Amino acid sequence: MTTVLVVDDQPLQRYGFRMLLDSVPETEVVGEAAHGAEAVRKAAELRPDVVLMDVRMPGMDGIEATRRIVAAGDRSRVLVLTTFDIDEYVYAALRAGASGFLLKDARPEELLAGIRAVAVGDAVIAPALTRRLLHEFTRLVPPGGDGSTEDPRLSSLTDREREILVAIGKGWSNGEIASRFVLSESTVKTHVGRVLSKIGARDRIQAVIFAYDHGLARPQAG
Amino acid sequence: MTTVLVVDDQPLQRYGFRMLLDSVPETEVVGEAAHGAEAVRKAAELRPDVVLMDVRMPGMDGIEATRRIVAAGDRSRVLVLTTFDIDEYVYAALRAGASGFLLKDARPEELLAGIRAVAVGDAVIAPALTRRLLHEFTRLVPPGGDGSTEDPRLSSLTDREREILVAIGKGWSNGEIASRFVLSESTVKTHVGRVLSKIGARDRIQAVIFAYDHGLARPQAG
DNA sequence: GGTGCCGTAGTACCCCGGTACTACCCACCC
DNA sequence: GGGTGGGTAGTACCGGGGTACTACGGCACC
Repeated sequence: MTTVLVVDDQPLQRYGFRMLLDSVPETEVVGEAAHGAEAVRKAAELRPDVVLMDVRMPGMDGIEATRRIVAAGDRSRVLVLTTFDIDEYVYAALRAGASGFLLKDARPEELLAGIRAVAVGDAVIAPALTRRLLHEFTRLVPPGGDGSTEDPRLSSLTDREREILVAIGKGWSNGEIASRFVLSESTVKTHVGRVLSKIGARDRIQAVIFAYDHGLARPQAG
Repeated sequence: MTTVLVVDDQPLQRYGFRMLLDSVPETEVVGEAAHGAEAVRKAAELRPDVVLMDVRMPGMDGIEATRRIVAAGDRSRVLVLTTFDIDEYVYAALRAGASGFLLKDARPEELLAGIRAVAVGDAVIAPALTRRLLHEFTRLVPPGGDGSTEDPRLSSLTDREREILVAIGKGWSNGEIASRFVLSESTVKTHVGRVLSKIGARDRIQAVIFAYDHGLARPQAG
C-alpha cells in the first residue's frame, strides 16, 4: 500500500486525484494540502510514501515545497505535476530533489505507473519532457566529435551577413550596428533582411534565438 | 500505423518482439536484423518509424548502429533495449542519439507505450535508469540556481512575469503569448513592460538574451 | 478597514523594425 | 564586353513593440 499526499491549490483537482488513487487498491490518499506551506507541514506529519505536488500555487510554490520536503529527509518521494511543460519548472523541480515530473494531461494509468515507480525509488519523466531533457543532457556531455555538418542555413550566409547575425545576437539595434560597422542604417536593414530570409526567421528575435542555438552567440556573465 | 525494425542477435528474442508488436493494431514489424551492420542497412532500406535496438550484439554493437542510423537522418527513431542497466550503456546510447532506453524486463505495455512515445518524437527512459540519469543531470547542472545566489533581477520577477519572460525567450510575439496564456494582448504588454523594466532590458530582444544567459531559455532541436 | 502587491485590461501615442522596391559600385569570370 | 554575386544605399510604407497612463478585482498583511 502506497500512501499519498495530494498537493494542489484547486479543490476539484485534488478531488480528482483522490478519486483516481483511491479507486485502485495499491494507493491511498492520506492527506491533502492547498499550498506549499501546508504541504511541508503535512508531509512531516503524515510521512506519506509519495507527495503529488502541483507547481503553481499561491504562496509557497511546489518547487520550494519540494526542496523543503526532500531536505527534511523523511523519505517521502515527490512527484511533481504541472500543466505547462516549461523547461524552467522541470529543471528547478529536479534540482529541488523531485523524483519525477509529469504533465497533467497524462493518462490515469500513466500517473499510477508514475506513483508506483516513485514509491519504489525509481524516477519518472513525462515523455514529452524526456526528449528535451536528453537533448540538454547530451549537450552538456559532449565528449565526442561535434557533428561536422554545419546547418545549411548557416553556411548559406556570406561573411558580412554572418557578422550581422552575430551583432543581432548581441542585441544591437539596426542603428547601433550601423554606427559600429560604419554603415548606413539602410544598408544594415538590407543585410538584416537577407539574414532573416536565409535562416528562415520572421524577425530579429527569432534570429537571436537562432544565433544562440547555433553557437554564434554565447551567454555572457552577469 | 507505426513501422518497427527489430534488431537482436537472438532469434527467439526477435520472435517474441514480433509476436508482441504484431498483436496490436498500431504497430507492425517490417523487418528484423541480427547485428549492427544489418540493422544499419535495413534501416536505410525500410525506413521504419522506430528501430528496436539491442545493445549487446556480435560485430557492430547497438550503440554504433544507433549512431549510424541517427546520422543517416532518415527520421527513424531508435529505442534501445538492454538486459543490463549499466550506466555506460545508457550514456553511450543517448550520446549516440537514441530516443529511448528501456530494460528488457519491462512489461509489454511499457514497451508498447515506449514505442508509441518514440514514434511521435518523444523520448522514454526506464524508470530504474531515470533516477540515476536525473542524479547525474542535477550534478551536471548546478548553475547557481540551487538556492543560494540567484540574480536579484530574476528573483524580483513574480511567477507570472517569469512565465512571460520564458515565453519571450521562446520568440513568441505578444499576440502569441496572449493566445497561449489566454490573456488579452494589453495584459501581455503590461507584463512584458514590467519584465523589461525589472531586468533592465530596453526591448524584448535584450530580454531574450537575458533569458538565455540565465538559463530560462534553452536551445531547441532543429 | 486600509494599504499594497499582483494580475488583468484598456487607450493613446510614437518609433523601430521589416518589407518591397530600385540603384550603384566593384571584383571576378566567361 | 556581359553576366554574376556581394556590399552599399536610398525611399516609402505599415504593423508590431514599447511607453505612459488609468483602472479594477482579489488577496495578504497589518
